[in-house]
Amino acid sequence: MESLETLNPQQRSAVESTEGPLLVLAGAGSGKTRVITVRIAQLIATEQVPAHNILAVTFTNKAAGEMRERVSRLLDEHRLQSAPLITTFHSLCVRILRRDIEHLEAGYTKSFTIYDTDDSVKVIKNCLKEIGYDDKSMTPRRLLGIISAAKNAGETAEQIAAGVRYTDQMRAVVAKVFRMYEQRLRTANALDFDDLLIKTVRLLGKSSDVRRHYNERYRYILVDEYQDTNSLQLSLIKYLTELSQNICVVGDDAQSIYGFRGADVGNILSFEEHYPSAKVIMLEQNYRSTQNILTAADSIIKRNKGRKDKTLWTANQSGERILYAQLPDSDGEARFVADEIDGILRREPSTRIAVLYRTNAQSRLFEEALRRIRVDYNMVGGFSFYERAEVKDIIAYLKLAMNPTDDVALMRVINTPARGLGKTSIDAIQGIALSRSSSMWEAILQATAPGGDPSTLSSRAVGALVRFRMTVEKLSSLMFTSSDSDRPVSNIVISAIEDSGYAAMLRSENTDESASRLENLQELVNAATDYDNDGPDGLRNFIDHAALTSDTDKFDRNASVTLMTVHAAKGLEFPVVFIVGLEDGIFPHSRSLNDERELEEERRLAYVAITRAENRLYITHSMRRRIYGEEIPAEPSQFLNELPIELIDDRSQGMSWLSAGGGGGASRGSVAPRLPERRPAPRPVGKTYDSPDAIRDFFSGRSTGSRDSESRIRKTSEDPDSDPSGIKPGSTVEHPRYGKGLVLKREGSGDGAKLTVSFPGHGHKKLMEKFANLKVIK
DNA sequence: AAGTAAATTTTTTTT
DNA sequence: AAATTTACTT
Repeated sequence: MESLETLNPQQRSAVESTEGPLLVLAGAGSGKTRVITVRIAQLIATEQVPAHNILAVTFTNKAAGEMRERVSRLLDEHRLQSAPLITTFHSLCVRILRRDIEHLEAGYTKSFTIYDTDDSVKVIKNCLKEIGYDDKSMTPRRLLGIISAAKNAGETAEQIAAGVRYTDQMRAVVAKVFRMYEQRLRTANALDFDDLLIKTVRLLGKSSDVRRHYNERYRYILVDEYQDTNSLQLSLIKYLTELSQNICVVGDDAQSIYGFRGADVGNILSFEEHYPSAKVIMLEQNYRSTQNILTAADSIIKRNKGRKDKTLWTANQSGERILYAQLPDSDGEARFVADEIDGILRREPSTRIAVLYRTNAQSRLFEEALRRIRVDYNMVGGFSFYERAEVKDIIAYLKLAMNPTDDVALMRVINTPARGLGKTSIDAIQGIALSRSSSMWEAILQATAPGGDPSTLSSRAVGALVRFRMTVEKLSSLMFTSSDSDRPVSNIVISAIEDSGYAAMLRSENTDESASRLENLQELVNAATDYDNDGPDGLRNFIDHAALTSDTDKFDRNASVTLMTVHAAKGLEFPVVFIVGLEDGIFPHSRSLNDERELEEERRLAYVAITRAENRLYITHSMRRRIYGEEIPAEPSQFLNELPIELIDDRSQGMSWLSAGGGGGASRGSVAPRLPERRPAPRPVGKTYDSPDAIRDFFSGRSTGSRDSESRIRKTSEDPDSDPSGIKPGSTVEHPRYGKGLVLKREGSGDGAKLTVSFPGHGHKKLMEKFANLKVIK
């Protein structure tokens, strides 16, 4: 394969050592992803391994997607009958459990629901309410953290209760809620994020048949970011590789930043104990960063004690020094960063720049500063699309129709839109459910059964419940009557939006807010169209996707400015990087100041941040910061002390911590006054398309004739001209958010009509005509 | 039961 | 400062 020649000897050896266990210790920027992808391609193209026998596991959908793309590019000319499975740990587990969970334990079925953290918190809140425990020091969130840690460690409620970490009373509460929580998930046929791994490992441990099946299926397994695996993920891998032992793990102990989630660096450090015949390859040449950036990163990480000694080196030039600025307050910091970005983009408009911060809460100031000077940015993380209330509401309807015992989903939508089912009625239903130890849905069935006992519910409430029940049952029957094959996922989603009365509720509100919510639901329908051709599992897959996909995954690699947390930046690289908020209590975070192990993790985090930079690195901090709406003085981060002073170029206005006492020797760079002139219009981000007119020219030039004949043929049922809106291919329309666009394609008719529209600056969008709120221009 | 006003809490990082 | 939760009114 030609790409082999471009690899260095170590990389090449990592690609070619295809049989047996292999540990690749890959330093930052050493071509790790390249090695994994070429290795997969090599297995398929050269070693003739059938693609479906290969499994590559990552932690994020972002990483999996990127890997998938790069592998398919490498294998471009090969016609493959199957594809390698490249996926995340959690998706892999869902896949295994959807097939075999019924072999594990009674109670759980294939149609189980996934509870995200939010859902879990609600369950815990409910448990606390039921036992009447109200203590501000034990929030549902914290309790979930404790339970989650216990579950991951394989501890039972009794073991937790015996632990010495809490007071006697608290121990009893933790144990009790733990048991209740697990029980409720079971009655709801629901699995939380931890369960996905736990149950899968337990299933593999219990059934040798299931184990054999996956061992035979996946004969070559690769794991990315191995330093972030926890003990369950290790067990999973060990089970899956029992037979072949063809396991290749890639990682860097210096980049282990998920200890708080149970990741155990020990897994990578002791790989050779788990796989005694393992071959070890070190990738130590960095191709990404300048020598100065690498030196800075090294000077931080070398303060850590527990680490494997690696010497990362580069043939790159020393490059510029590290740009440093101390600002008087956090607004000033944001303004400084925005102005620097503006300057860089004026000189070189296509530069990719990242602003990295420790916590999501820091993002707002940078967003505002960039917006003020009209620089477009792309923010990763923060509020996820799938976390919006309206999106979660509709997903809850779908989940409920799929699995009516899902109490969390039921609670979410039972009175949304309002049906007159308030606290009293809901309490009554919960009471019935509790007394029969059933789900709330079964309680509703009981309460609405004809001739059922006249329970605690008012007749008005019973009426509302009957209507609610019919709504859900109708949706259910839409999903499960697979008799007519044409039941696309998007139509079911539309049905959930319409038949629940949700759309009517939003339309009648008639505010900017409700309009934007409708637009978000339109986006949800758009997202669902991706699953329309997935067959009978389409809806299931769509719902799973919504549960397992965070916004961290929608990183636009072409955007010029990206805002994100350091965690989200792992695995990415940028010519210019700003690391902001280098203050004590922020970075390193206050919660890790008293614990040496956690402080070392913060240091690794700083290492990850620095090594994202290719050519230019900025480090900033401010002397005052608002926290909870209160201005408090901020101290410079201890990590600043750990940077080599001679590599720092101090750009602070006036005195800085560095020039005062931190360094003394650092020289001052000149501070050029900023130009007041501003860019007139925002720079478009991502794909840019031509004007509507240019697209129209292109479009009409190619297909005017066929369009005419097509519209003549379809005269009877689906004639676009007969549609009251008159929107057809070639029409120009106006969308509230995307502006003017050209209609390229129209599919379906009536309520299901889908339009493909090209909006300059926004690319092609698939819209449901019904929701899109389009104005026809010509 | 639903809407409004007041009180309380929030920020670590994420699948 | 903002968002969520609770308390209070109609």
